[in-house]
Amino acid sequence: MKQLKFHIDRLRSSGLRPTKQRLVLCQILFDRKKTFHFTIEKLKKIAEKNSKKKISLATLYNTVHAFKKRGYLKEISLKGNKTFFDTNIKNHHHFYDEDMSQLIDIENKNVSINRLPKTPNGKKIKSIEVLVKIANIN
Amino acid sequence: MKQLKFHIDRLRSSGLRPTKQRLVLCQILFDRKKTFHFTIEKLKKIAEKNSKKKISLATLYNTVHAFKKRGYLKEISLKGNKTFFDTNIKNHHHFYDEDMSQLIDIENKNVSINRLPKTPNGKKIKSIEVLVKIANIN
DNA sequence: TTACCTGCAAAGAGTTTGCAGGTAG
DNA sequence: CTACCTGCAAACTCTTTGCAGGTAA
Repeated sequence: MKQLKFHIDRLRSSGLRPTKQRLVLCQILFDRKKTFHFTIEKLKKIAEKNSKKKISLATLYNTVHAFKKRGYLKEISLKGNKTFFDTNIKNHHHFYDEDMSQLIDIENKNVSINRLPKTPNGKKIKSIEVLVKIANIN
Repeated sequence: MKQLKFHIDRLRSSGLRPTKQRLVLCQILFDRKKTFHFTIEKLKKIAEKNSKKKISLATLYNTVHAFKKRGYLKEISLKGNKTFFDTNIKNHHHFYDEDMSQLIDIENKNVSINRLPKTPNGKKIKSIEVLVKIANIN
């Protein structure tokens, strides 16, 4: 469990104390090789299954929001009422599979945008996000 | 008011009867040259101001959803709790001004994407949406 | 007349917040 | 000990739905 130190650092640098509940969340979010796309509801289910204990919404929301603010998580622009988060904080894009309601990462280097209109006066570009919606061939 | 016929056609082809309330909404949505980006709340305020009468949420939601289903409106993929709609139903993209919380259309022809990864097996592309987030230069 | 529509209000779904007991430092 | 955290539940926001009286065809 050599990742523990990193989890504690992430929590502290986000202004949070390391607690049992938050370390469970850190394991789910950051002890993985591949990107993880989730909603609060999904994260709650996984955390409760892994730890066999209840975890409160207050803890989930305060932890996830602090990580987002600190830059350890990204919020994804998707229509719908639920908020989606992404553990991949690099600039990147997504396929959204409408049949599976599932996101798939696209690396930044695999998309090239050659032309964009002039940015409005006095404004600068903060990010460019491409969402490619896909569905089953019928 | 030669647009009236078109409004009635739009309503009928969406499976809706033309009523006073819905014609007020049609005027707001379709009697305009430029794209209109809105939330239900914003549309409600404009409709009540224009007609000087209350309009119920039931009417707003059933009308907007029928138009969306029929293809007269598009829903926009944006993070956040409110649902945004767009009267521009052509394929196109957006600037999102983070300081103004405002969307600006980008015509499809003004964006060129030269490379995309292979679409996953058995899937086809339904749409490609580019969201360019902008903010004030400080 | 019949089927649909409207306004109202209640119910749902997701998120946020206040509080009292508990824990990290 | 103090400040912060947790779980619970209440409150909030946005959206959806049920209902009774009203309207289009």
